[in-house]
Amino acid sequence: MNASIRASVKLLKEKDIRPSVQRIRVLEYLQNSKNHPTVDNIYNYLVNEIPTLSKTTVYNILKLFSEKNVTSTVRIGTNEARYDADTSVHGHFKCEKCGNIYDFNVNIEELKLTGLDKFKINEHHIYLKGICKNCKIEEE
Amino acid sequence: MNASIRASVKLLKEKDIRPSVQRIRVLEYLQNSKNHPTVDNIYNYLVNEIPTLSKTTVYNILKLFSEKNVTSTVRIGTNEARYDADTSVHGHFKCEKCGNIYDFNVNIEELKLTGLDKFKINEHHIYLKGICKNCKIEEE
DNA sequence: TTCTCTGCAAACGCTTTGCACGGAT
DNA sequence: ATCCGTGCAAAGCGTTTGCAGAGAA
Repeated sequence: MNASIRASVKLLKEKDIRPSVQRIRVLEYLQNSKNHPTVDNIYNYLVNEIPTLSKTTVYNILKLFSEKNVTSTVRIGTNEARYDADTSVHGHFKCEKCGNIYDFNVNIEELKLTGLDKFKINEHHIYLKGICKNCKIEEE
Repeated sequence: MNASIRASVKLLKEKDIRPSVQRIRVLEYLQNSKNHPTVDNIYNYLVNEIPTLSKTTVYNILKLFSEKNVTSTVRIGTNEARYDADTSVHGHFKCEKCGNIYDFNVNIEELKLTGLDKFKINEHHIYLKGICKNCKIEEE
């Protein structure tokens, strides 16, 4: 546990972000999560550790993290934003039945971008919706 | 112009949607737009033709169109939803400078979906952000 | 001291809901 | 007469903004 805190502090310093308690905890939580938490998820979990925490602070931190490329934002459909400590290019699959979100690799090179010659691409957002393997088996 | 109305009516009937004036106009407007209008765009344009139109009706119609696969919804970032009469799989590029949205073709077969074996995919959402060709030239 | 961070309260913007009127069948 | 579509008003919900007090440098 201390190791993960230390890793978070180190990453924050590398990105020129002062490691406040709130920032460390948010980052640590994201790094240990596999399920792309929402602001609510983050807030509800951390308010136990930091009783004075406010949602505004979580929003402030996540905005800062996005700007500094510490985390990425995942938006699937109408619903609220989700956050991901993995900033590499990858896709997300949301199961319409169980609601789980799965990561998958994307070979960006093979994504033929016909019509985008000489465009400068800063962000890739790729997500799919459907029924995951497990839910499909249940249906049969 | 009449031809495009007739085409809209025909499509609605094929999809088992009763062709009310509002529905015809919304569909027709989407089919003639190349820029993925928002609810506001649609409303502001059509309220000239249909002075009693309300935004709720536009929302109702677009929801129905989505369910019946007449149109698709494009969400880029935090902002409001955009609507597209093209329901085939394709990607969107949003220029962070001029705000324009460009379509591009996606070769879904070549998108390697490592980790999604036996998943049933219903929807593809692919969008990129960056600087478009024209804005890039201006910067130089 | 000065600058930054936090967090309350209020505002905001897009979207949804409840409901009643009116038109179509 | 019944059903469906429309549209007003209000609520809902995630997010942002203004600001003041607390804390770090």
